[in-house]
Amino acid sequence: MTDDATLLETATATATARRPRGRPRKTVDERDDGNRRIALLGAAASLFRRQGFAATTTRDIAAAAGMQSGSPFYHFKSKEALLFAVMEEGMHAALERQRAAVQSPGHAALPASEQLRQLVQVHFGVLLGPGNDFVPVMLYESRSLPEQERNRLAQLISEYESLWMPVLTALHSSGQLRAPVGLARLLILGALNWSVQWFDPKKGASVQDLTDAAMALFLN
Amino acid sequence: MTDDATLLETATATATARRPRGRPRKTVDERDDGNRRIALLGAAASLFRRQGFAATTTRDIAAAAGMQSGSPFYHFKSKEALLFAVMEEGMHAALERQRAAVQSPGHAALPASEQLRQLVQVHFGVLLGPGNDFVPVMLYESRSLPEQERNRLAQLISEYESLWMPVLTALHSSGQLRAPVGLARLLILGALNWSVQWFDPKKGASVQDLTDAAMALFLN
DNA sequence: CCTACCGATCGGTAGG
DNA sequence: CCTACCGATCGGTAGG
Repeated sequence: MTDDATLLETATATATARRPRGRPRKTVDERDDGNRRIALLGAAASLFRRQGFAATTTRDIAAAAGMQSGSPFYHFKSKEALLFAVMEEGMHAALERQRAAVQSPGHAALPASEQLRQLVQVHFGVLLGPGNDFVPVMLYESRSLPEQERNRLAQLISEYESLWMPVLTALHSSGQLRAPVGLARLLILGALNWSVQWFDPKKGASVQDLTDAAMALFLN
Repeated sequence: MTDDATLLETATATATARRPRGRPRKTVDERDDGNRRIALLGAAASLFRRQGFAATTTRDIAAAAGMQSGSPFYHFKSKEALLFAVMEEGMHAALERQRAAVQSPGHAALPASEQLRQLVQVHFGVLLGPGNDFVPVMLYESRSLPEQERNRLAQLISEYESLWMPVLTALHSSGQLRAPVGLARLLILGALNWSVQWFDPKKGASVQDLTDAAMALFLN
């Protein structure tokens, strides 16, 4: 969404310079622009998740968004830019949701085990909720991202992981978590992330069940 | 390797019929054939793992095996057949290693927690050992496999998982594993499988360290 | 296993 | 955002 932000700002600036007379047409343009752009992001996220980045055609994405084959390149300068936007959008949403949980009133007063439960539950929600294709794409397609853009994402990922560390450290100190904190974080997030491969909302377990099972598995 | 076995038997039969006089040239032919085929499998596994199936070219694979662009199709009838052979080879190797551990003398007498430790350690070895690209490919590229062949693999996978179930059930009964056995298996294998994404043999931890951390994390 | 090649598809662009 | 299109690449094959 950084490229995005830039594009939007540029568009706004240009339109603003022209605003002087008449109904501000730019408002309509921007809104449509946003819709089409968002439709492309959603279509890309869904297809990248189901088929993978390399196996998905920009024509597939265009068709899923109701456009002609060349039109995605009006909104994104390349297929890779689309991938990056999907991933950044996913990480921003995940960070926002996780921060909202951490900052909710009374959260800090909760025992560490309950704080972990919240992190786990929100994480499952971000991965497995309906229409949440963005984060799975970012987890499983980062190989397809050029190094420079992967580095830009790395910072968001590291912010996300840093939300877990104080909680895991507290649990380790109290003896509820026996594994070394660093490896525990990698193993725990792995167990959660892998659920993307097997979770089926139509089958037995719910996100709540998964959360309970994970807590029972990880904590003494 | 099923297609394979068929091919090899056919070649042997043909060559045997021609054996009557002179140095048995077929021996050389067969050896070369096997070598080239194995070279292709290894190159494919390595490239599929690093770049993904769809992003890897049959020309890449041919070059890595020292061949010309059309030559892989002398050994495999399609790119997908190559992928399937890589995955089946990986699963066979994993099953073989895991069974060898389970059937080793004295194993049945071990406490369930030690049996789990063995499963975990062998699993990490299969995933992270030098040159072990076959199983990671099978874990992360099964999306790219046609349904029919994915079903053929499903049986091997289910055999592999069935090695874990009695051990997990025993641990659950004794209270050392608190999560429901079915979800525990999925979460545990997920934690291990995800190590493919972050493990770096040149960095701190060894497979032994990972095994210890996993055991401390999962068991009371 | 190589040489030479084909048909299809793909990411991306110009110009409107 | 569409139309029309280009150059490159890709999986696969024939024929030796």
